[in-house]
Amino acid sequence: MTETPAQYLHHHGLRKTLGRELVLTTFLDQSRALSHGELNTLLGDQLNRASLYRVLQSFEESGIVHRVPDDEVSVKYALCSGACSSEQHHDNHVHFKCNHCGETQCLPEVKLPKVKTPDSLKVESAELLLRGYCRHCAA
Amino acid sequence: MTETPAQYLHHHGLRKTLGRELVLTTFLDQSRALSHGELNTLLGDQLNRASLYRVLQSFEESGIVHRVPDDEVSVKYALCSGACSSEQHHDNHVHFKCNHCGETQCLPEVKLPKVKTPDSLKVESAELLLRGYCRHCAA
DNA sequence: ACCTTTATGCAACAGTGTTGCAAATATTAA
DNA sequence: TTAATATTTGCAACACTGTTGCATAAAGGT
Repeated sequence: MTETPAQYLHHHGLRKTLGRELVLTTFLDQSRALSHGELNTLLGDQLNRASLYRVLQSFEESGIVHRVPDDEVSVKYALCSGACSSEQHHDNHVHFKCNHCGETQCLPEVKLPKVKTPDSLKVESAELLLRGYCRHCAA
Repeated sequence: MTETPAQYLHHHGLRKTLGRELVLTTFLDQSRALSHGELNTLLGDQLNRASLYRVLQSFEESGIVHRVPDDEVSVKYALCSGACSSEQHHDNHVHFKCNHCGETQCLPEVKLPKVKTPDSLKVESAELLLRGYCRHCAA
């Protein structure tokens, strides 16, 4: 990302605010998918809990982040990569979640092959969630 | 399933109880993935809310259901198919969730191709979540 | 029928997600 | 720069989700 966070927000039609810059830089720092709870812990009292929900909502609506379905209590969010919001809006995401440390990372380099599905379904997007052990936690 | 719900429970090492039979038959009736909230609504006061959590926990531990990651508030659960708990325990699930009605169904007939992933990750299972419109809601 | 083990209901609680409103901040226009 | 407008924030209250301890009830084995 060659832009500053403020520019990045502006290019997505969002006002530059303290909360949004905090959340955006946190995503860039962590480079992994984060839940509301994790962000809330990382940000401490720098940003109100309810405001954080609203920041995430605005990020999702403007295509800065996408939801990552999770099998734990709460959903996670990940920064959209370049491929995500450009050209042919890229709706196929591959994520990896470690069974040990619980961290989820995006795998933008992994290509998701088309699968054959029943004709009765109109499939519009796909999300592949891989599980196992990350480099750090491999048994 | 040729067995009765009671036999099915027994074969999975669980006692036959009213709550478990209710939940199991509800899954069979609905033949789709259900959240705790949905089950709780369907069962009304036939089963206590906390007990329902414990029934789902026992079902998951004994391989009767598996979790389906969801991007809404709560996780869903789906009955494991024959393929799931037999032979080479089948950990690759494909689900379809309708963007309109929100229902999630298992697609056991869809085969999930192996994807190439970074060597640093030990992938043990995969979950593919397709989204779009079901036969009923297709625009 | 008795005994042991396990499941249930109830109640209380912590965490998660939502909303209304007043105050603060960002943007636009003058 | 200032004023006017639109948006965002913090706060507080609330509903929903998930967990736990404990007494009671039910299941399975003897």
